[in-house]
This record gives sequence, structure tokens and C-alpha cells, in this order.
Amino acid sequence: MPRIVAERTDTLPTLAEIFREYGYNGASLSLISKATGLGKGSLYHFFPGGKAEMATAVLEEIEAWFQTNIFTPLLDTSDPACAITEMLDTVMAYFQSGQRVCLVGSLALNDPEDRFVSLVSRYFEGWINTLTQLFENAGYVDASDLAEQVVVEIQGGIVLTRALHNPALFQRRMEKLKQRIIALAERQD
Amino acid sequence: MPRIVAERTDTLPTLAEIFREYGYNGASLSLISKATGLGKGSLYHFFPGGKAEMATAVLEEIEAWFQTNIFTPLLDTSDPACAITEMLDTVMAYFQSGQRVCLVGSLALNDPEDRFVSLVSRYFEGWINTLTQLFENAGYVDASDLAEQVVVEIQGGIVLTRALHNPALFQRRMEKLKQRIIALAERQD
DNA sequence: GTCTATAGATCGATAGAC
DNA sequence: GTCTATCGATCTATAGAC
Repeated sequence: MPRIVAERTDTLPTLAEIFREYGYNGASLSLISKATGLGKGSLYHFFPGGKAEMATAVLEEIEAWFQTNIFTPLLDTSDPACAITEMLDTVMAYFQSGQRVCLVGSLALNDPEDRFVSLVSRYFEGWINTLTQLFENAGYVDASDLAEQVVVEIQGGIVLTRALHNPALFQRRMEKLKQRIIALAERQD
Repeated sequence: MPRIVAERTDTLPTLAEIFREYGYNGASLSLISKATGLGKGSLYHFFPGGKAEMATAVLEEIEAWFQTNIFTPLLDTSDPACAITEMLDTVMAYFQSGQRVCLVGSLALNDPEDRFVSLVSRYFEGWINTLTQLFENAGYVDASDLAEQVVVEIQGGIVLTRALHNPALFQRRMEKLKQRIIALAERQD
């Protein structure tokens, strides 16, 4: 039975967006309070560990979302071209054609107190490992290398799209990436 | 004649390293004061505009450094394989195999007040444009597309290397990138 | 030019009324 | 659970002695 009052989980999407847009350090509690509509008292009721716990909860929800919407579907299809196309479509929608920051990537660059290292590495390891398995199943040579390449291009595409304010760049890179993977598949038949 | 007392320019490398490691928001003036060995009074003497002016000065020095050490050499050589190899070697050394954050890329992800947009976009435009010219001179098809791809892979490689604490990943990606570009060159002969 | 001292604002976090 | 009030710490920036 759903509760009427706000739950901790309900705040996570807003928190995620704030962290993405302002970064961990730039996301102050007053900013968070304003965005969520919750006073600091309520925030600390939900997250006794403060901002660090908020970010951890957000990262865990992101990981779960990717598990459900990206990783699992990747291994559902037997056709790698199909699986990759589906993944890149989901990725483009999720990252809004590279205009939306990847919070995990952002924390990979700046996490000076090493608060989130394990969550950050687990996210990328999960993604690369799943892609590796997909490519191995499809009989690709250098499966893990290709998997690494895919995630690198997504992250780099976000950086450049944000830098140049050019979502067409991200779309172009994802399209080229897809074509390259499909071309590789045909070469192995 | 070189002056004995510290100049504004002398602080830039230290400032750059602090911004890279802690991010713009995470780099507090007390941290900067400790790292440079200069009191706040001295810092504001050199940079009346405060932290924003420090970051701007650092970005300008980075752009000049890339102009001299990356962009110009790219067009000095007629052989694209040679030019790319040289560039990627310099890039690997500069970014310490991806363990050192690209400050410009970091600011591309998080610059919520849009303080550094023009410097950030100019840096990446310069890099992509120079690579485009190199590839065009060498007779590549889709020169600008390949140029974009190169910078994307460098930035993405840094993100993943930082995330996984694995500099071998960056080295591997740069090596593969080089091979792919050389293979493309042979195809056009 | 460099320092110390400090202003004034904002930070993360807590206390306690309701 | 949510709020307001407020704590002490830290922030950016300034003032003024040297």
C-alpha cells in the first residue's frame, strides 16, 4: 500500500539531478532543500548521514536502474546488433543526447576524499563486464576490448557534448559506434 | 631578466593541479593558499578576481600549452601516422596515462554558473579543428568525424581510467586508437 | 608584495517545538 | 515527519600593518 507522505525514495530523482547539474561539492544543502521542497530537518530524517548518504543512495539507485534497463536487456537478445542498438537508444534517452551529465563519470573525475570509489568502479565494471559477455556470446574477437571502447565513447561523448553544447555530436558518435560494432559482427560471420 | 620574487605565472601549475584534483568547487582558498605557500593577501594581489580569475588564468595557460605542444606539432609533420603517434605520446604523458584529470573536461561536466563556457569550448574546438585539418591534409574521408572521435576517446579514457584506477586502460585505448587511424590511412593510399 | 586578522555569507549538521 | 532556529566551522573576500 503506497504511502501518501513523501518517502526517502521519492527524493532520489531530484537529488540525482541536483548532483548531476552542480556536482557533489556544488550541491549545497540549501540548494537541495529548495529543489526537494524539504527542510533540512526532513532531509536529515531521511538521510542521517547527510549529503554523503544522499549521494550514496542516488548512486545505488542509478546502479539498480542500469541493471534493469541497460545490463539485463543486453543479455536478453541473442543478436548483438539488436542488443547494442537497443542499449544505445536507451543511453541516448537517459543522457539526453549527452546534455545530461553522467553522475558516476563526474564522480570518477572528482572524488578527492574517495568517498564513492567502490560504487563508481562497480558501475563501470558492471557495464563493461556485461558488454564483454554480450560480445563473447556473439563470437567477437577482443570482446572485452570492444566493451571498454563502447563505454569510453559514451563517457567521452558526454564530455564533448557538454563542452560544445552540441547534442548532435553525441548522437553522431553513438550512430557511428553502432555501425562499427555491426560491421565487426559481419566480419566474423 | 627573471625576477626572484614569485610571479603570478609561477603559481599557475600548482593552481592547475589543485583544480584538477579537487574540482573548481572543491578547491577552497585555504587549500590553494596551503598548496601555493601564499597567503590570501598575496593570492588576491595576483588574482583580484579571486578563484574565478585563478581558474581562468589556468585555463588560458592550458590552452597555450596545448597550442604549443599539441596543436602546432600536429600540422608540422606531413605523415599523419607520425603526427598522431607523437600527439598520443604527448597526451599520455600529460594526462599521466589517464590518472590526471583533464581540467577542461571536468569543467565541461560541471560549470553550473557558466563561468568558463567560452574557454572550455574554445579548447575542444581548437583540438578538433586541428585534427580535422591534419586528416584532411592526409586525404582521409570524414576527417572532422575522425577528429571528433579522437578527442572523445581521450576524454572518455580519462573518465574510465579514473573510475577504475587503471592507467593500463588508457594506454590500451590510445594504442588501439593509433592503430585504427593508421589502418585507415593505409586504406586510402 | 606578503602577511594576519577578520568581516560577512554560507556551509553541513543539530536541537527542539509542533 | 516537518519545520524554524541556530550551532560551529568554513567559505570567499577585504582591510590594514609591515
